[in-house]
Amino acid sequence: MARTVLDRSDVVRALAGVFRKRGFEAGSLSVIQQQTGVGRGSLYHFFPNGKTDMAAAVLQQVSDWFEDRIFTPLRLARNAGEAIEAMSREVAEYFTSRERVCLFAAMTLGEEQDTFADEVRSYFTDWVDALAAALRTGGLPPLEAADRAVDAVAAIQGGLILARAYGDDATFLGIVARTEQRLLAPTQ
Amino acid sequence: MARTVLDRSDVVRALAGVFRKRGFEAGSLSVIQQQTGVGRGSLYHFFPNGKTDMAAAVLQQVSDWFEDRIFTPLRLARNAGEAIEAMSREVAEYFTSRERVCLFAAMTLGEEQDTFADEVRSYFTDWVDALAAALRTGGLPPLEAADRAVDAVAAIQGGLILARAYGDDATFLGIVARTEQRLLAPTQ
DNA sequence: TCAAGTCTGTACCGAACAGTACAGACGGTT
DNA sequence: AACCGTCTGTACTGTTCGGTACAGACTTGA
Repeated sequence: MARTVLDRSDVVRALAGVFRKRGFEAGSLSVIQQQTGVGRGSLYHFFPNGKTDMAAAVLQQVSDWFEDRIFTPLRLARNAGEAIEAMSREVAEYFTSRERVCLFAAMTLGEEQDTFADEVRSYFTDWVDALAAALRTGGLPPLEAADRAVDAVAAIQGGLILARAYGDDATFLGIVARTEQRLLAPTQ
Repeated sequence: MARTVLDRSDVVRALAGVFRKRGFEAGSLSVIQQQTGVGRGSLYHFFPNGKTDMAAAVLQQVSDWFEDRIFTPLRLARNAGEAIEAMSREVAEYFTSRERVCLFAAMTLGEEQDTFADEVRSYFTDWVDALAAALRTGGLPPLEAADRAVDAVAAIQGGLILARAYGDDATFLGIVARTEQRLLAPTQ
């Protein structure tokens, strides 16, 4: 019977796609099965605890990506300006190529809220803290850096909502660009 | 059998609460029934087309509230500064007393995305346009006004995400306050 | 060649789902 | 007091859900 053999990370990637399009609740096993070609058997082989495991794996993968491509570079930045420009570039490309959906933001709604509350909080605090660190490296006083970092992450997340509402990337890209400008602006 | 008699707007209010807490998909009829005390019979009496009607009614009520309390005042403002301060105040109070959830933003996720795409787009464009109008009244050039309006709405919506992620209102209130400052700042 | 372990398709389970049918209860009108 | 339209509780439908069981197919190593 067994035909196509996949490894776990392929399945996680496919799951992420389904969850972005349909949401965690509505991403039913039948939909996953027909959308990804991965059967029930394989799914429960890779994720013995079912949908909770699947959600956890997807979030972990997203978290790893951001840690690697966004947070760590920001923390280790020697040139704050370049690091922030890089963040804008990476974030814009990441979300425009992924249905304009941040799965961690989606996790702040509905019932699943409680299940992954810690992971969600960590994702956002890590982002804000890493960005604030880069801003301090760039010479901003700590409180100003913290405020700007929070505002920037909020602007990006809100930009994703507007992008989905408008069905267009331009608004989101404009928001990201202006957010970058505000981050790089000198203290007044 | 009939015991408690409710009118439609009571039911809509109760529905909004359930949808904010659980989401549209997960807000099942059984949950609605036991959470609101409204039985299946009444529900399908008020909303013959089931959950779609319920969602539409809830969104309409939210839309009416914003039109009345936020959009119209912004459009008719003679003193832009006061209108924007009023918006901040109203928005902060509205969302902090409603689970920090914007139902229109929630509608940009999952399957329901398509069903109410027009209503969602209108909500956000109305908000952005009304705010931009107030900013023009305050003396900002049209393009600058438009950019600031988009950025402000995005910041507020992103602020709600952070508020839910952190489980605290302070971050959201800080974002709203700084957003107001940026809206009121003179052109540079 | 063959045994062990890994992976996959399918049939199945009870539970929960949205929606329907309908009888009975209530409030207003006459 | 009788009536009618509005409202409500309950029993029921077919469907879909997440999850389980398990046999068969494939890979691997000896």
